This record gives sequence, structure tokens and C-alpha cells, in this order.
Amino acid sequence: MTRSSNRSTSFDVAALAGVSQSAVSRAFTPGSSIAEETRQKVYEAASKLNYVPNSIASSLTTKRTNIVALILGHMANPFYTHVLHAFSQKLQEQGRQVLIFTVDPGAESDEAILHLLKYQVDGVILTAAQLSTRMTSMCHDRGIPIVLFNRYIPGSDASGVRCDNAAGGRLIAEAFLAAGARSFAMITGDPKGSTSKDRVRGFVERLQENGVKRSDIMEVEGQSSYEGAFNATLSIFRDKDRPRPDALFGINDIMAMGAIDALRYRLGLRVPEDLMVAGFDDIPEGRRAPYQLTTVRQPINQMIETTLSILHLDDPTHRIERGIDRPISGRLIWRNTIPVPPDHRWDTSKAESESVV
Amino acid sequence: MTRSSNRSTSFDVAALAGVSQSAVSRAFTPGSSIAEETRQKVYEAASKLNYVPNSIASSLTTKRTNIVALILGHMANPFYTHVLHAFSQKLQEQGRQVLIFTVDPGAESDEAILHLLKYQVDGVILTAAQLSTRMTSMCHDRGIPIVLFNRYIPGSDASGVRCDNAAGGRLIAEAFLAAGARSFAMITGDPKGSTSKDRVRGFVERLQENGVKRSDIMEVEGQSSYEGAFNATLSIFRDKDRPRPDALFGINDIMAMGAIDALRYRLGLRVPEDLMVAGFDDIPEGRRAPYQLTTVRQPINQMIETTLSILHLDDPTHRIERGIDRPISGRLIWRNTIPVPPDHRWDTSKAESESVV
DNA sequence: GCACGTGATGAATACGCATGCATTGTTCGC
DNA sequence: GCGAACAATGCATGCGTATTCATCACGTGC
Repeated sequence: MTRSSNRSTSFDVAALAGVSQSAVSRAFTPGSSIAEETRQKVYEAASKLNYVPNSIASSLTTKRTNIVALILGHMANPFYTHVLHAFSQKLQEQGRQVLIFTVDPGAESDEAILHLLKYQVDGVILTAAQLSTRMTSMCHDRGIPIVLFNRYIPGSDASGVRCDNAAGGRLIAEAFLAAGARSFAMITGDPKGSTSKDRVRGFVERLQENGVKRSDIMEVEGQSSYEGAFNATLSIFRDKDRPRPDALFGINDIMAMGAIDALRYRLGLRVPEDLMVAGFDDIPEGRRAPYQLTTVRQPINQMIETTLSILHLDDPTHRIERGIDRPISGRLIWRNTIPVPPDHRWDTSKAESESVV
Repeated sequence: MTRSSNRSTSFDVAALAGVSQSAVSRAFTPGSSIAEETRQKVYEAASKLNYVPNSIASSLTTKRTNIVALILGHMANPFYTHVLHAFSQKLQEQGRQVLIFTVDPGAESDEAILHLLKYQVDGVILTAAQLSTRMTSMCHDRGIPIVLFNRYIPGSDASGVRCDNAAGGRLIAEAFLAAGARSFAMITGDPKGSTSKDRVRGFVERLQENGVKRSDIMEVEGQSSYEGAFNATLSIFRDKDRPRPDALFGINDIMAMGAIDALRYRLGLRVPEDLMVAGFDDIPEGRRAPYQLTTVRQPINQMIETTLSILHLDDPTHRIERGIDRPISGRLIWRNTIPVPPDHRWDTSKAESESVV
């Protein structure tokens, strides 16, 4: 069998239905002026011929592909697979599809941008990846809206949607302090990404406001992955002379999970009895019985809605908003990796408890 | 700013470079007849105008989009996110991109197929989803190759690549038997999917060959997810009168992990001391310290290569092979959820041990 | 020096559909 | 009963590129 053997076109359908090609086109275009009767005739003919409109050809005239590019830095963090899934679902409901561009972790996405420009995508979502400002303007010049998901580029006019990571870091700090912690460790993610930096900054600032010395806050890099955090945690305890921290902040949940397992299975420590731990993201995996991770929930659905609204995918004027930065507040989720301070009435407007699995 | 404001075309570049549009096209088409000098002139002009070839337009004539559709049933099982990632990477190396179609778990992919036909994709990979034979022939008729990844449709002429799941189920059965188990439980996945059914079949057959009665093999459904398996495991032990099984086979790793956590954190049982457990897939998550799951490794890279080779994406003759079924053998990976039988020299041609994290 | 082959080039056309424009038939208001 | 407004339809054209065909320049072999 040979490819494209018998793909029928709108002309074929038109001939069979006894109408013009325009009529066929209109039959498949919602809102166009066509008699219901004609439409039915067209549908019948189309169905006989197994006709499916060629959206490649139609995008040539409409200048819309109904394709959205999603640039993904890595998938070591399940958070981003949930993000991918959510975007795909939401966009599909709108009749759009996601075109995936994977980028080596840490590498710039410039080459990916060059490729996606060829596909004339209607919009670009970039997450867990780097991007040069040259490329964002490249997109803007061509009228392609781009929004950074959970990332922003200082000084760029690219729009971004993100959790208020600094505020989230502060929430974790407050929880640790309320539980009585006095010395701290952080396992950080990608040092080039704004996400990790902001969480660290908020965390450290809040601790310092409370009189914690910077020297009481250890910092070690965990490569944004379970395995990286696992090893990073071991390295924290390698130096026997150093006092053990009371609290460990995994800059995202998957790293907190790696840290917890290292503590339990390699270092023989209990969580939270010997050491309290917190994460960030609130991925479903962190809710599982072994972890029941106290964390900051990223309002992922709200972030996705906001992202899509900034993208203006079906704005007839095709206006692109630039330089928008929408930080959305996260919420502290109390679970079991920080002991609940007995005498401390936690402000329920900022946090909530939750039962698990 | 308005969209498509100033996208330059090959005519613009041609004008600036002082050549014809054909020359521009040829400059960007490897292997076409054009003088190196001309090509450089074109490149310079293109770079000045920020010109990027419009592959939508070019696919109109070439009839190839360099887009491959990936239909994904769900992402509750991390195995499939690894599959997605691997496909995306491999295809990107070939200058192709992945267009994602997500489908409700258990639902048929027919609607997705209808959508992807519009995009004139070069090929379709279907995984973790159902599909009617009507749709596979729909693709074939239009010359679009489709291959089922880790799934097959009996009686269909759709090609498929999969792990030899029945043989894998037998490997698990043998391992359990060697470790002395006499009564068994299985947590099964999607009852409509061939994958789960085959693993169950191989497992049960092998046990029965060894004289195990069918009544000593419990079966409960876990919806292919961690949470489903967690709850399914609890339900196994709900009936106090029923004797506790010696061994539990999670039809895939993520379910085995859910089962292990239910055993440990709800039922107070130890793995493997009180109950041995095995999974299937060998996802990286199963290698983590808390699990160290004994499992059957799916040769994922080999499966992906085979899938792409069946797809014949750059076969100039566009021939589609139909009805291919390529089962690839899995390998038993010994870790720590089945006690190694002391007196039993395990056949190392079929299995291997491995250290963890 | 001539016929021929070869590589480079441009003009013209096709790809499949959407849409502006003109035309026709129909309905409504008065 | 007449003109206007409107819905339905067809025709023709354009979208941006690849490709065929014809042409041309050039070099090769004899």
C-alpha cells in the first residue's frame, strides 16, 4: 500500500455531493453561511469518501494551526508531567493540540524555538527550560505569543505565570520555625532557574528575619531530581563534625522525597522525629503513605488557566500581551513531615491540613 | 502588536538575495541542485529577514509533515512518561516532532484518530489506550502507518511492538515459586488491555504448570495506578478468614509500589519477609531505596527503535507494513522484594541481579 | 571546433482549503 | 405588489512552498 494513496479532497466531496468546493469548506466551518440541507448532503458524501479536512492546508489561509508548542526541559520532576497532561487536556477541549519540544536539562531552548517557528504554532509555553531573550523577541516579532510557565526571565518582555515562589519559601520557613527548628538545610534545584532561586530567597529571608544566622542554613544542590536530592542529602551528613540540621527544605517535592528516603534508608533517621522535611509543588506522589509531605501547593489549574488566557489563543485581534508577570499564591499543606506545633494555632487562612490517601 | 505582522516568505528572501523563489527553496532543501555561492547569498538574506521556512506550506506539496502523533491513554503510570520522553527525543534527533493526543483512560481513541488525521501526521504511535479496528484501517487507507506500543489488537492488521508479556509473567511466577511461595495474589491493570491480560495469563499458566490451584491465585483490579493498587491491596486483606497469600504480583511497577506501601503502612506487613512482591516494567522509580523492586525489565529502548523502524518514517516508497507483531523478551531483575532462594542457582541467562541507587 | 552532458537557474504550476466578491433566490416590510 | 435586505451558493484567487520543465552556461572529449 502506498501513502496518500486515496486521500480525498474537498473537490472530491463537492463532486459527489453535487455542490461546489466552497460549500464543502463551509460545511466544515462552524458559523459559516450554509443551508442545513446542503450541509447534510456534504456530510454524507464526506462520510462515503472518508473525507477529513486537511488542517495543514487550511492553516495556510487561516494562519492558525491550532497547535501549541510546549517546551519541556526535563521530566525528572513529575510535576511537569502533570503540567504537560493538564495542558494537553485543556487545549484538546478547545480543539487544539500540543506539539512537544524536549530540551536537554540546563541547555537553552533556542534551537527548539527555531524549530517550532517552522511549524507556525499559535503559541508557545515554556517550562522547566532556559531561554534567551533573543528568542523571545524572535517569537514576538513573528506574532507568536510565548509564556513562561513557572519561570521568568528578568529584564525580558516575555510574559510569565508562576507560583509566588518567594512567598512559598517564606511559608515553609514559618512552618519550620513554628515547629521549633533552629538549624536548616536546603536542597536546591537548577541554579539557573528562577524557581529554585526564588524559593531559596524567600526561605532564607524569612529565617533571617527571625534571627537565624546564614551559617545555620546549609545549601546543597540536588539537580531537581529524586536521585540528585538523595545523594545531596547524604553529602550533608558526610561531615560528621558538622551539627545535624533540624529541618530540611527540598526545593520541590520530588527532591524532598529523595531526601526523606536517604534519611530513612541510608542514614537511619526518622522523619519528622529526628528531622523535619518540607517540599514544594504538592505533587500527588508526595501525598502517598510513606511521605505525606508537608509542602506548598502550586495552584496548578489556576496557573494553567492564566497561562492560556495570556496566550489569547482565540483573540480575533491577535494582540500579544508582553511583559506580564503573574505570580499566584501557593498554600501551605500540612501533612506529616513537620510536627504540628502543639501550642501554635496555625493561621488557617494561609494553610490547611489534610488527610491522606 | 499584531500576529503574522511581518513573517517574511521565500519571495522576500529571493528579492533581497537577487535570486528566484525556487533558489530559496533549494537553498533550504538538502540535496537539491544549487551552487554553494547562491546558497550563501540566500542564507545571508534569510538571516537579515529572520526568515524561517514555513513547514506547513511545504508539507502541502511534499505530503510529509514531520509530525508523529502519540496517543496516550493516561499518565498515571510513569512508565509511559518515560516512553513519551524517549520517543520525543529520538524523533527530534530525526527532525521530527511529537504531537500529543491524550485520551480518557479506558475510552477508545477513535476520536483522537479523527483529529490527528486532520493534521496529516506521518505516523501514529498508540500506547496505553484502546483502539477500534475501524480506525486502524482508516489510517491504513490514508497511508498513515500506525503502530501499537505495548498493546495489540487481536484480529487487527495493525502492527504492534510489545514486550513478551506472557513470558514475563512466567518469569515472575518462576521467581515466586523458587522462593517458596504457594499462594498468590495479582493486582491487574486495565482489563481491556492486552498487556495486563497477557502478563496474568503467563503468570497463571506457569503457576498451574507447577501444580498451583487456580483458587490459590487471587485476582483484584488496580486500575493501573498507584492509588488503585493501594486500595486493591487493602481489599485483598479485608476478608480476615481468607488465608494471606505468600506472594503478590503487581502487573506493573507503579501498582507493585502502591501494593508495597499498603502492605507496609496500612497492614503492618514486611516485604519481602511477610509477603514477597514483584512488579513489571522496571521503571526507575521502582529502583529507589524503599522499593528495590524485583521486576521484569521491558527493553524500552529496543522497543522504541523497533517501533520507529516499523513506522518507516523515511522510506521513500512509503510502504506500510501491516500486521507485524514483535514481542521482545523482557528480563527478570532481581532486587529485594523477593527473597533469593538459598539453594536455588538462578539461571543467569534469564535474570540478573543489580545493586541499587 | 563541435556535439553533448552536466549543473545551475527561473518561470510556472500544483498542493487543499478559506474567503472576498458576485449572483441568485427568498422573505419581509410597507 | 414592489424594493430592500438577506441567506445561500459558486467562482476565482491567494496562502508559502516544492517541483517540473525548459533554458542557459559551461566544460569535456574527441
